[in-house]
Amino acid sequence: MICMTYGRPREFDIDRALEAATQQFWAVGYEATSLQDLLKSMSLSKSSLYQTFSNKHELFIRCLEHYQQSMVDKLKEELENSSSVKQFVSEFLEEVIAESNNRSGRKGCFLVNTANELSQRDTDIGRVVTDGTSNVAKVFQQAIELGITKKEISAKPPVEHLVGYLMTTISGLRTMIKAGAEQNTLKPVVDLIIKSLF
Amino acid sequence: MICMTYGRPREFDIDRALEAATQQFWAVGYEATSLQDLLKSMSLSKSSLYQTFSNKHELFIRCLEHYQQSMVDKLKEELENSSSVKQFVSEFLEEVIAESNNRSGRKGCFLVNTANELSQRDTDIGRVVTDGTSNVAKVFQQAIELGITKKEISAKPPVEHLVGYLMTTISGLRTMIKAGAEQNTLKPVVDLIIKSLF
DNA sequence: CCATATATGGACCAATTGGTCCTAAATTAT
DNA sequence: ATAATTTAGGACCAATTGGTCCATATATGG
Repeated sequence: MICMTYGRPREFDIDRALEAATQQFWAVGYEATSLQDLLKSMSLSKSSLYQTFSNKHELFIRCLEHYQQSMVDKLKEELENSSSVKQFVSEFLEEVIAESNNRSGRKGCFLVNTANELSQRDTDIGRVVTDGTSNVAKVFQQAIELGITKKEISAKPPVEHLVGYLMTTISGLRTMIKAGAEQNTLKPVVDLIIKSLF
Repeated sequence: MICMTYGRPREFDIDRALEAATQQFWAVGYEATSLQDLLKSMSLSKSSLYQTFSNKHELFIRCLEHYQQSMVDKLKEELENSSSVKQFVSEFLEEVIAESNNRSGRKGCFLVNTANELSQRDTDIGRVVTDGTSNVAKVFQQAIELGITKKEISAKPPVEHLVGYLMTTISGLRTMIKAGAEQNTLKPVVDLIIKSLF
């Protein structure tokens, strides 16, 4: 199935399909995404989906892992390309709250959404979420450590505390957006967060 | 139906039923709660439920409003009974993260959960959530204003900003808990939040 | 006692759920 | 060409979904 010499070649691109599924799950969540929705957005037949991804649950986990990986990659890249740690963090937070302008849906962070929807009920998914947030946290830990060595951060508190604080405020901003908060409410909050860190 | 002189008297307590439904919705969310679950936890027959609460959606909204109201009431009471604003906020935050010890499920805040699950898809529910969070915010606004007049808060930033900040961090703590964070991670975060406010 | 009005239980329903399976088409190695 | 192998389409399925409806039980007011 995975490696073969014979047989009819697959007519669709696995990564594309996975991306489409991710968008779907991300937009409305696991339960609210029906198989029909998936088939439509992935442009797949039911048998192709099941043959390639086993079932809805497995597919979801693969989407989540894929999302997490690309998020971490993107963050690392942005960290490298930014001139200062403060700029990196600021720009990220601004990016987060920029979504409140997105008139066509506030999707939030796929990891955070999943934490809220499923982490408590589904241990497998819970583990992926925990791992995922841990990986994201590692990037911020790098960033903050860098900020300390570059003396951007006054920082008496231990690094891990600051990382926890940052992760918490990010999650908070995301749920505020989902709850309907607007950018003029959130911008000052971002400023306060930045001020408390640098 | 609501007010009657004739007819067989209702055999169940509406408030009790509502409370049971709230617990159910709160624990696993709207979609994941089936009608069967509700009937079981409310100990009602299907016809009683539909006659009294119209349908699942209406019932959910009533639960949400009921929850929000009692939360605000409780907060106001705690604010009045606390000796200082700092104590009030600290104790509330401690209470929030104390849930991470709850081995039997981390329910989080019903309002926050609903914001994450439904606010974007269901405008009616979205409005209840927005109103609800606004009411909660008002209590914290009272608290912070009191803190300023009592000179507990140094507070250069406008009150609304501080309120937004507090609401954000609370939501953040709650999702961190759902994502699997433990108390020893969260306690230092709470300390940082308190420090940045007082 | 009777008419009125509500409560309750459960039969029933159409629609949808995730998932299986069979058939036919397509492609490659021999 | 043919055997091997995998694709894709869709018929099919049991279970569950939220919701309706009706018959029966139980109360009140006159």
